[in-house]
Amino acid sequence: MPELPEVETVMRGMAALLLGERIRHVRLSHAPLRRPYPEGLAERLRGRRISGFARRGKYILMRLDDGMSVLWHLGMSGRIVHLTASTPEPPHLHLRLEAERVTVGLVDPRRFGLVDLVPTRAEEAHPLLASLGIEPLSRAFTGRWLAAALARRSGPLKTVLLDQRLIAGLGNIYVSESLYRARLHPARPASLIGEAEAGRLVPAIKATLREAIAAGGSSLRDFAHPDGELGYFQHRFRVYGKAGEPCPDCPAPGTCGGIARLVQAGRSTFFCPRLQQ
DNA sequence: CCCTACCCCTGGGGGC
DNA sequence: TGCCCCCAGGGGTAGG
Repeated sequence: MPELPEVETVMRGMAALLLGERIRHVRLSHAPLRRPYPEGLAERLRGRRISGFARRGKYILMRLDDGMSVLWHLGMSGRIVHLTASTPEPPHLHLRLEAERVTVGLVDPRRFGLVDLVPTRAEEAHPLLASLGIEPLSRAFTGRWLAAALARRSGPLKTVLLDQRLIAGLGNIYVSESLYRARLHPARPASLIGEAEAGRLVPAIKATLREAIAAGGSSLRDFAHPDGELGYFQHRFRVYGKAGEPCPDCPAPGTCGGIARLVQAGRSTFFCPRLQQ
C-alpha cells in the first residue's frame, strides 16, 4: 500500500505518538520479515528515548538518543497501529513497541516490510538508502533535472518513474495519477521526453503527492479511532484502478472509451488513451 | 550497465 | 457454499 504520501503520513502519526517517549519494552515476532531483525534489536531499543523522525523515499527513520536510528519499511501490506488496552492484538503483529504512554505495533500480513538499525550519522550510507534517487518534493527536482535524467534511460516512461534509484517514493498509484495529470502516455519512451514535457510532469508529480499528503494529514486527527491505524486514508484516485470507467476530464462519457489498463513490467498502469499522448 | 521475469508472502474478490 | 485463479500500493535478484 504505502507510497510516499502514506509513508509520510505514517511517519507523522508515529511522531505525534512517540516523539520524546522512552521505550519500555519491545517484542518481536518469530516469523521473519523480508530480512532478519538485527541482532538483539529488542534489547538495544529498551530504555532508549525517541528523539526524532525522518522519511527517505518510502523508508521511515526513527532516531534514538544513543546515536542509532531504526529504519522501517512497510512493504506492500505494512501498517503501524496504535495499540490500546481495549483493542485485541491484531493478527500479523510483528513488532510491538511499548513506550511510556503509548504502544504501537507493526502489522504486516505479507511480510515484505523490514526493520533495521543504522547509525544516525551514517543513515544515508545504509545499503537500502544509498542507492535511492532524488526526493520528488525537493527543490532540486525540476523539469530540467528530470529531462536530463530521462534522456539517459530507455524503457517506457511509467516504468522509469517507478525506479527508486531515479526518484525515491513514487509507486504504482501515484505514477499513474501523475502521468494522467501531466497528460503523458505511460508507454512513451522515457528518453524522448523533452524539457517541455518534463516541465509539465514535475509539477504534476509534486501536486499529486502534496494533495495525497494533505488528505492523509486531515485523516491523522482520527488516528486514535478504534482500529488505531496510522496514516491511511481514502484518497480519490482519478485513474488508478478505474479501468472501463469514464475519464473524469473527457467532455462526454465515452469520448475516450473509458480509462484503459496496461501492464508494464508486470504492474498495472491506468490512463486515458485520448488525453495522454 | 540496462531491462524484463520471477520470486518473496498472505488475503480478498470474482467467476464457476 | 466452496474452490480456484487472479490480483494487490513493496523490492531484490537472476538472467537475457
